[in-house]
Amino acid sequence: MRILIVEDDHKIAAALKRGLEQEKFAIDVEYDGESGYGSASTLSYDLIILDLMLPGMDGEQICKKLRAEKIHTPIIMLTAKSAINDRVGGLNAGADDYLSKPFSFEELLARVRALLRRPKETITDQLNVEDLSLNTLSFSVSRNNSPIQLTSKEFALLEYLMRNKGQILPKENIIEHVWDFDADILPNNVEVYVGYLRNKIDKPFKKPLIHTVRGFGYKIE
Amino acid sequence: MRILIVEDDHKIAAALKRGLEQEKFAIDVEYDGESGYGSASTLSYDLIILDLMLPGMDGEQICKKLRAEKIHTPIIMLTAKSAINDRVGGLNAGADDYLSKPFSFEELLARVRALLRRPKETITDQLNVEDLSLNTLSFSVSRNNSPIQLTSKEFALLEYLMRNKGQILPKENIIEHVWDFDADILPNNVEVYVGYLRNKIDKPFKKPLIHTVRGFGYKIE
DNA sequence: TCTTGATCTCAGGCAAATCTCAGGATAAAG
DNA sequence: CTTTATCCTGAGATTTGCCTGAGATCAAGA
Repeated sequence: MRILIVEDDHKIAAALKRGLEQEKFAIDVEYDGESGYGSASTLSYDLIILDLMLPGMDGEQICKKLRAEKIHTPIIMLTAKSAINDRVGGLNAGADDYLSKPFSFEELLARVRALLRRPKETITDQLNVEDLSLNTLSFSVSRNNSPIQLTSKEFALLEYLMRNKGQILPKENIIEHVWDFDADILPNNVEVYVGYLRNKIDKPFKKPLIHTVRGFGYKIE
Repeated sequence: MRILIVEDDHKIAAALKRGLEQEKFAIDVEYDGESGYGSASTLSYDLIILDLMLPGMDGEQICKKLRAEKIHTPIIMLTAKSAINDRVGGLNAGADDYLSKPFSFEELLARVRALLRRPKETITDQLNVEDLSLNTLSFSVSRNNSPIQLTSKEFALLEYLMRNKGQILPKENIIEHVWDFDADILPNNVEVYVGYLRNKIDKPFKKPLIHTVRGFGYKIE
């Protein structure tokens, strides 16, 4: 398992490198944003540990650029500031996990292992459920070959449902994944949006795909 | 599964309560140290979520006192300050896990599940009794490979029975773990719900799994 | 500024889930 | 067999959760 650490504080970087090598990982270190981005984009790592504040390009930028290039290597973002906004920014930028300094090495290690253990999701651009299909690149949705126009929230909601097809998704869970963290969204809003989606993708057709599971949540299948 | 939240910030407490209830936990909330300690020491919870900074008695004190009384309920400590010293203090006081604000709800949930699962079997997302199985992640229940649809109370009841398979569970005990405290439920209601469960998971099959132990309670095996 | 579309909140209505109650069934004990 | 405590269950009352229409708020563009 090969891990890239991008961290400008040499002391921290050295400590992490030492600790992770002890655990039998192969470690590379970069100390500034540009070099970090360069290594991350050209070499194939199993995981990247990325400091948020970096000289040159910051962690969020690096993360966004990598994701834009369809590089889906798991990323753990480190930050000194523990404000919630950072977390939001980091996750929005496409990081997989988030750790605010100071943290214990055990904690980092646990998250590294958790991410490496995670099954390599086949990041698909094209999602299908029955005759309904959604493309995340062209942002297009169609059912039975006729195109359907969705707003961006509707699209985000449908994408989340489809990525977890067959699974019952609680409203709280949906709120966390489809809306921003700090956004204080009522569960009722999810109901409203499910209603909008149904009007567009279920109502015009005979077989409904979105199902309410009373007391638990929603699922698509 | 019954959880106590001790947190003086009403907004956070409400959010946690809502989220955890969505996940089918029975939640009680206390807003200050004394009440929190009182509830924790007199009532039987499966887990306690404890804020470190509290009016009255702080989280660390509560934790120490509980442990001194040989109450080993798993405790997750929350803190605003993310200094490592706090973590050490919290763990020394006898907390089982530690989470610094701000944290994502999912992070909390993961740790809650981890702690609830700890003393029991290795994998408790999946519960099995004979050919009956229940999955707490997908909220699904099946017997002999045919899926069974349950309401949320039925699900909570079955989960509790299955987590204690083979054990005789008195009705009072079941009420404490499956229902909220403030709702004072008649023991007869448990009988009613056991009846509902039997209709769905025993009636259609030849071998009954839920057994009445007259004068004592119920057990599944 | 005004308009438009998207997003969100709120309240009313409805159906399912939950709970209570009362009478019938059942097991244990005398 | 009778008595008694306990449990089961059908029916109805109550509560909760979900859906939806209507309007408020917000952001972007003309």
